[in-house]
Amino acid sequence: MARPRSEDKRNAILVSATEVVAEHGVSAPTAKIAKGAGVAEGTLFTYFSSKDELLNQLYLELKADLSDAMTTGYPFEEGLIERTRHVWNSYIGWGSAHPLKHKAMTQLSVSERVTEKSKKLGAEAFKEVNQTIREMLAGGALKGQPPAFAAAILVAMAGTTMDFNAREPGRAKQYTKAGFEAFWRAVTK
Amino acid sequence: MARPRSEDKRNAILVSATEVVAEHGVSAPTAKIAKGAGVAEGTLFTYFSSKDELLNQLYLELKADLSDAMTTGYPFEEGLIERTRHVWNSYIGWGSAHPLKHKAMTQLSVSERVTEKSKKLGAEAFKEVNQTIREMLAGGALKGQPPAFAAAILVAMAGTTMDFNAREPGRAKQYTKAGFEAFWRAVTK
Amino acid sequence: MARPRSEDKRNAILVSATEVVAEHGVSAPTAKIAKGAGVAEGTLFTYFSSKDELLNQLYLELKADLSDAMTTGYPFEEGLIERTRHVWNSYIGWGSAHPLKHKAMTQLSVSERVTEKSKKLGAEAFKEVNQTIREMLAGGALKGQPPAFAAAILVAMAGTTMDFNAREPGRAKQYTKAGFEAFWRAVTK
Amino acid sequence: MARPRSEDKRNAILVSATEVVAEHGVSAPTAKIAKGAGVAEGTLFTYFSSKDELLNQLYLELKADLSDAMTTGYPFEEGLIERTRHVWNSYIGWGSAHPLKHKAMTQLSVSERVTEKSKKLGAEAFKEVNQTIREMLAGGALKGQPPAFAAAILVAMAGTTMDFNAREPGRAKQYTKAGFEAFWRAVTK
DNA sequence: AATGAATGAGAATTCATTCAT
DNA sequence: AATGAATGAATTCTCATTCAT
Repeated sequence: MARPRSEDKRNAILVSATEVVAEHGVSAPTAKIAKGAGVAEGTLFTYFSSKDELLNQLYLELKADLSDAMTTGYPFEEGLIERTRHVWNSYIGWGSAHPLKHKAMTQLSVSERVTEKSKKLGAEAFKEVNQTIREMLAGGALKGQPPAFAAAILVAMAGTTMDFNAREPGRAKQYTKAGFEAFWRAVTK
Repeated sequence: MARPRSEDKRNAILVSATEVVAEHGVSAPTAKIAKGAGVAEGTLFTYFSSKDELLNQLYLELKADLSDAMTTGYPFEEGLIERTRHVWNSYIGWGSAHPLKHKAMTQLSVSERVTEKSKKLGAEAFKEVNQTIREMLAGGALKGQPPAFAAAILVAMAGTTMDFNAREPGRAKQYTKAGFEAFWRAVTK
Repeated sequence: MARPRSEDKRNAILVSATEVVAEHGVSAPTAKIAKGAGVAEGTLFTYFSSKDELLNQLYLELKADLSDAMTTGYPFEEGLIERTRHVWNSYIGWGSAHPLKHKAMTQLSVSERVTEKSKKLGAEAFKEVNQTIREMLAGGALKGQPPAFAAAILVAMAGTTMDFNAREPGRAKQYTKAGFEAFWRAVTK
Repeated sequence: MARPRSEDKRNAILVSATEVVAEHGVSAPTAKIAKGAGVAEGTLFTYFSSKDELLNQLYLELKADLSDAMTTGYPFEEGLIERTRHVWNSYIGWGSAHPLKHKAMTQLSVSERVTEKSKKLGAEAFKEVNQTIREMLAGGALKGQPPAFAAAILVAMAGTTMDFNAREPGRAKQYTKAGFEAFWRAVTK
């Protein structure tokens, strides 16, 4: 009800939610999330008005986090393939560095509790990437399709690659490389 | 002597479960599932010993259903691209014809309540497909990777395509065609 | 509903009920009892109109069984102490030979589901014993009290003795002997 | 800072549980217990983590209550028979004053849901009494038996006496007196 | 603002009993 | 008569949310 003041606490809740959602999916109990964040059960609701609100905020937070990771070091000046490779590698790198974030995001992405609005908002952070993709689409198999389609293909293929990386860390490098090759061929001439 | 267990009822429960899981994910209430199937709550548990059992059986049933759809009309005698196109089209066709089945399967696939064993069992039905994929891998970007990786890529790309088909039915044909082109390029020389 | 014909089945149900009630108390599930008896769940209800009916019948059956054990070899011709000792020893012997019967009876005895009527009926089988007890009461601490009181004291003391016998079989003989001594002193001059 | 857990509420639950367990045995529904205590169903589980926990705590509480009753006014300075009579009378007095407590304790004592650990803990409160009993055993029929055996005999005989007191309150005094005489003779020289 | 006890509507499951076969 | 599937009320326990402190 009252205005919450501690950004730290908000973050602690989101971090804890990431872990618990990764483990339990969207039925992650708010009590467990609060405990993991070191706050009282009721406190969670001064930072998020409801569990749905928390889930949606978490989704956006994760999307933003991923977007940050992809933007950092983005080689604006280099060629298309270099930029695309950066997108791919930073996405995979993020997922490997933060497997719980990736898992939580996967759970949230298929949940009906994350609204269309959130999904749209979440996608906005990827404008840079979309621009790169738009360039890619000039030729290739997806010519004429909306960039969002190609972006979704990228996310899907990278997600699959991360799953295999997680299952066989020893082959992660190969999967990541082969996955990129496949994606590049898929969407370019 | 007593009333025999009815295959119809079992199916009704699975059909209802498909709908309710598609809508609510794995937290679909058994009460709602039973009601949708037109049986008493207790009856559900004479056909499935627990909710987890039901979820796993549903997963396998959906996988088998999809496998059937993909096997029907499989052009054994034709060339690689024809067979691959059949796999793609029949997968997409299945997903479009049965959006709830596809949605339920997606939910189940990311749930920790579906066991590894079920996932392994479910994959077995796709041997035919895997053989085709193995052939594809001879050259291409995924050369040297396990066929399961390519199969997962296919599922991921087709899933994305179905999502877009569902959102914009008017462009479904284009998405499906472009998606296939992209996949084909991704995995072949 | 219809008249059941097989005495064997009825007995099988009672035997199974003894085991399951010994283990689970009066919340023993009828399904488990039926299974243990090798009959269908519904069959149980053609032999006993309800679970309460079964429980009460079982109580009476066990009382009758114990009464039989106590009557067998009853030394009508011998002195009071001999007859009392026979009662004591045969009771303890029965409990030791059939621990499940004893345990089930204990559970039933404290249950509100066994009616007063059954308890009265069950007591009737012990007329012989009561006669012996009546003799005992002529003098002693319980002079002037109803024989049922002394009988209940006997049952209580013997029950305790059986519990200790069961827990420490190696000392069973001593407990049994000492218990009888105590009882004898308790109720005689 | 939050509302503190209320000892009153905990007691109300235990009092209600006593009543409902006395009536229904260990299958006493938690809903009924909560209602009787004037709290919500869920509240019961903030005071007791499970029904088993509640049952065990109730058992211990009742044992402690009885122990208190027996300790109050214990005539340390008087002779053996006086102290024993005090034990007997205070036990019977407790049972007569609180028939539901006694009934609930009887139910719990035969239930497999009360753990061995609880039984051991419950027995510890009766050290005073056991010391008295140890003295009694010096001679008598139970010489050489463990004091626990004599204590169990006492409980059994007193329990029987309480049952008769409850059934015929008019003769309660006689039963109590005669019962003590019998017990005293049983265990002393 | 923070706490965590209190709430009561579900949740999955069990079970005595009925009834179609 | 025997079977066991079908039933739905009852059971224990969970959980998002509210609210007294």
